[in-house]
Amino acid sequence: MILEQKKRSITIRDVAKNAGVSVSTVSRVLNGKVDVAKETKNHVLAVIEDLGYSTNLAARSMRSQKKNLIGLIMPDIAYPYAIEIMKGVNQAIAESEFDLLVYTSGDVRKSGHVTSEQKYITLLAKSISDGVIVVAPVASDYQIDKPIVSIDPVMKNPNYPAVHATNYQGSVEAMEYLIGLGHRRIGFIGGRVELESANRRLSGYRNALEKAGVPIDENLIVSGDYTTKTGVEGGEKLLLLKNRPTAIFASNDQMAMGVFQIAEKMGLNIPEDFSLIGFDNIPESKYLGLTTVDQFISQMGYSATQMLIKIINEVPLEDKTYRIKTQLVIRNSCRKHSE
Amino acid sequence: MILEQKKRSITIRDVAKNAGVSVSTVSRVLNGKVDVAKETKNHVLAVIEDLGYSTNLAARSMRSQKKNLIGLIMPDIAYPYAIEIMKGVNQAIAESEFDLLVYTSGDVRKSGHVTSEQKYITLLAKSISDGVIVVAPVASDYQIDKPIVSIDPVMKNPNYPAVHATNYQGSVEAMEYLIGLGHRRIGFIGGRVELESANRRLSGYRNALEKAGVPIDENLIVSGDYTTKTGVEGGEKLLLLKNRPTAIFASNDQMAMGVFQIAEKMGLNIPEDFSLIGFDNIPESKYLGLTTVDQFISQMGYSATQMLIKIINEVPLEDKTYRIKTQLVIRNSCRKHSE
DNA sequence: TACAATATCGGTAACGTTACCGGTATCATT
DNA sequence: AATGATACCGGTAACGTTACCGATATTGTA
Repeated sequence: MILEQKKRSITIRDVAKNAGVSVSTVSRVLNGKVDVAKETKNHVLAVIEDLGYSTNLAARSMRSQKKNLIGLIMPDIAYPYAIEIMKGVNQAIAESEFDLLVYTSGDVRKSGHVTSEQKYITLLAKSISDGVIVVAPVASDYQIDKPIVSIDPVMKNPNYPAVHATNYQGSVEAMEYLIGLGHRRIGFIGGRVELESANRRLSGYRNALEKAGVPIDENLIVSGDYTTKTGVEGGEKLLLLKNRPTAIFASNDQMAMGVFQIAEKMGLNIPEDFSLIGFDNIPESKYLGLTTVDQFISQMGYSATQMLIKIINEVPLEDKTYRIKTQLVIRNSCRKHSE
Repeated sequence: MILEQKKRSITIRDVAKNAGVSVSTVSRVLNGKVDVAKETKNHVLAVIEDLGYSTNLAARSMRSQKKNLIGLIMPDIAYPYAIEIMKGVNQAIAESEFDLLVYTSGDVRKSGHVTSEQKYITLLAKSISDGVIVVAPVASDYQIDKPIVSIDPVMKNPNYPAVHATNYQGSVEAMEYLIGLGHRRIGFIGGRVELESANRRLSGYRNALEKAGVPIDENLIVSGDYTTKTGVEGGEKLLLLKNRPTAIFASNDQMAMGVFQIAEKMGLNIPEDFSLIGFDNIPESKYLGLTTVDQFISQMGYSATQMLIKIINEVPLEDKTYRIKTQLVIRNSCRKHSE
């Protein structure tokens, strides 16, 4: 009852016929080519407007090279990190001649493993866009002929241009802050191990302790995967230790939120009972008063997009990886520890 | 330097050649058609895997009808409301056989007016998807042959299936709550006038006052457009009134956030100096302790998607519009007003 | 005036895929 | 053994667009 008007949609041929010119001419008008008389151009434009014609993306993509479209591929779009990335990408897109196509299969189960990711990337890249941005990709090699820029990539991927934060440095800063406050027993909740970011942050944790002459207690290091759920679990594990840590460093804010939750459930107050620090500085952290390391997520999206656009337009890149400097944001989830 | 391998990408023809079958057969395998022998199917599949082939979306879209792709069109993706919608859509997509393509031009200047919106909708719809969801659309008529579902549509659009909240009812509830607390001078900050939601909420405001026997002071009604900025402006205007309102009803949470900002700047406390109520219940509101009307935004996205899928699959709809019941969420931005 | 240069256009061949139709084999049935 | 049904496959024609080349009209130049 909705699909009653099954009529063929208006094509470039209809426009041509109505305007009394050839399809080629209409195509030239559409693509802003120079060799078309001003009058014909205007006339064709008028007919286009009149008929309500709009070009078929698929057909155009198939035939021509430049598509003016950038693809953004994310496993999931419904968590703060992803959203921040999108904001940045969005802004860069707004300033450019490109449009954005965000592609997701909506579920990690559908897209979280290598083959699906591959599928979507090749799909988008081959078909329809000039290049793609991949967020926290799992695979390390894609056999496609379009430019790819990755954000927060896996460890073993030095091939593709990428943007990431100074994860190690940021982690060290966070630790030095906690150590400076007098903490010695500091718990650590790790992130997705296959990602470079997770490893760098862990290294920062270890090295900072070492540098301060604090022996590392492996019981204080628990694993997570950057989700709230594992934050809850990791937090619980740490807080249930007989010799409870006086501070917890959650390697991203999402997991820190999980720690907040479990702390409340256990009747513990932050920062009275223990200090908590995160990583990312997602918007929620502000409201929670979480001290964290800002990695300027949206700027990562912004820079990645700019990088990709440069590659597409074949302007040379100074560097294949773009590093964003992190910054410690002190709120009120940490306090001095004496004794 | 990145694009060195300009080699033509692998097509269905290559697969056919390598597998020693015809293109038709490969196509059938690709589309899971029945009339192909199990052995050939497996063989072709192996070759596909081997060659790293993936189907060209554009070409497929051009030729076939079903694309298993749903388009979501938003003027901007970087504000909480949009994000919530996406979460809901995302979930429905995850449960379906469809994939999601979010389309945005990243900037209201690029896409906020009718013609651009038209352009994108037709582009997406005609080209590549089975149907589209449009959020807070400006136009009221699109001449395309694909199903459209709109969320929070314009007033004068009874043609397309749509989902929206019980805006009027929600607004009345909010007002009755304030009135019940003893407020009589209640300021109102309106939303985008072309949208049905904005008008409904205003009606609720007026009627609730009327019903309570409170004469309406037009000075207490200021306009906005659902953005934080206009929340600040509207809030300032109201708070600067010689006879300041004792409560403000911002017709969405984003504007309420603006009121928070201006209040802080003016040195006024909420709810000590005046009460504030919003509409939407975006995640931020929780952290701000904002009392508001929950319109279950993500569920709107979810329902719209389900509706669209039904239409695509030609299962009949009970109703062309789906209404989501709002619910008052009491936090601590309102307090009793006596005297 | 004659010729070259330029501006403007049209025709045709792709792009990679699927729909459609028809053609073989193979098998069961009588 | 002949016939019909069925399973499987291949060839061809589109889908709507742009790239490419060549054709014509117009203008400029000597």
